[in-house]
Amino acid sequence: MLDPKLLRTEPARVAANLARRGFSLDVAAFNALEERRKALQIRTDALRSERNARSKAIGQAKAKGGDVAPLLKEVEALGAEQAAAEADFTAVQGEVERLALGLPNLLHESVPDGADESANVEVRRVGVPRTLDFVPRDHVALGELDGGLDFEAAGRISGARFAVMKGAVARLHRALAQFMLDLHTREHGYTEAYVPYLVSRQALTGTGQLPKFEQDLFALKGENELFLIPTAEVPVTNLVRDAILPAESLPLKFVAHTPCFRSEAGAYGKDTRGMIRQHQFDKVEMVHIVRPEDSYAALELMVGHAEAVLQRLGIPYRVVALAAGDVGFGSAKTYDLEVWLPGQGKYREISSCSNCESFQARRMQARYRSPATGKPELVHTLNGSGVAVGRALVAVLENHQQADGSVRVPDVLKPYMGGVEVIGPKA
RNA sequence: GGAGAGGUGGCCGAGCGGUCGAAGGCGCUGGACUGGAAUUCCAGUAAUACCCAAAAGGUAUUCGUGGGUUCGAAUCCCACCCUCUCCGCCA
Repeated sequence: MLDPKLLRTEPARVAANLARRGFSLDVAAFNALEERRKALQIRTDALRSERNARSKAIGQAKAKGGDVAPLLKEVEALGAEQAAAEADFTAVQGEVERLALGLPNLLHESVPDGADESANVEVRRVGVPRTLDFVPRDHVALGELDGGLDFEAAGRISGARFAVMKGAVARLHRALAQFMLDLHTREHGYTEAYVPYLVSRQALTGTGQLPKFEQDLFALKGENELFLIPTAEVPVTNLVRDAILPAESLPLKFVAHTPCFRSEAGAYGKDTRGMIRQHQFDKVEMVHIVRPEDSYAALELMVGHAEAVLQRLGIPYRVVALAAGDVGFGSAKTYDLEVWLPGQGKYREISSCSNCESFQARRMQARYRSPATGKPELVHTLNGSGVAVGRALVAVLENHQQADGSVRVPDVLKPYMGGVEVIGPKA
């Protein structure tokens, strides 16, 4: 959510910023609504004040043993008027809130212009794709050779956009997640978190997936309304919901390995082959809760942590700064990490690191006590993949493949692979 | 699943129809005391929205959440959520 004060005082600036995303904010309509809300609030407050004063008078008169009948009659007349004002106020307030929850975050000034991903700016390229003296296979072909990737079985069990992994491939998948968690907790100072995979509407509203993107989520049928998490960002960031944190406790750095569930409602026909785009995938997620002045340094730090994963796996990648039109709803600035996939001959997203500034914090009421003012102030929240496990598996398979269709296990994963050094095609 | 207890400010905890945004304590801030500190003493210390150029001040809302009763609700009633204890069941 945006700062309502900023929206009121500098609507033109806000509109101009949001326009960079391609989002058009009707400033006049918003202001008109705000004015109505304000007027109604003043009126409602005045009527309440009147009622409170009279009720108090009744109490005092009673205490003195006076006759309260005339006073009671007076208050009665006030009742209807007050109830009406109250109802109007509640309605308008709800309207304002609905509108406010639908506005995306303001972009940081450093975000490059551009309507879509074609305008993303490459920041750096790390590692060089191997020159192969054979035609590279994609992960689907490699998985078939080994027998460890079974989309056909997944289709029978659940339908399209699911995967079954078996044997060495399944183990490699597990090894990747373990390696990432260990790296982040041992070397990058993260606290490991295990969190619920089912979350409330409130939690999803806090991080910004709701109310706008309900169609991308899987909802459970049942008495309690629950949704499957689309990312660990939701439960992990909500760890600080409604909290007033001591300043010295910041920054908080959490890492969690969870499955993620996305209905990918708008992705028909995209990436239908293989496990690039699935309804269910695993991800190791990093979340930072920081003081506002530290959030952009934290973003760079977090990107570095994600990069470390790829570097140790020996996978070439590039870092791109997302263009205005490609930055997600709640983010002020986002870097994507894209890995080289020889099977596709292009770089594909494997991590997305975002600084949400106070956007989520305001929705969640996540605050810290500022040493400067002594008052509670909103924290800044960041989240980033460190990294997507399924896509990391794809990257390892494709980048470390050999002419015969076998795949060399990266050194850093060997301790997790129980001595397996090569994932081989079944004879 | 059964029985019981409870959810109050940054934290603990009292209050159980009006003068309660809420005693007391802890913590924190300022002051006194001290060579400096500890102890002790004094004072201050919730959030949000709105009015106000700002400060000061004022008004409203907030005692798990949502409804209800009442002129008036932390306090009474109903529903729901959560926590704890015991029993049952389980991983």
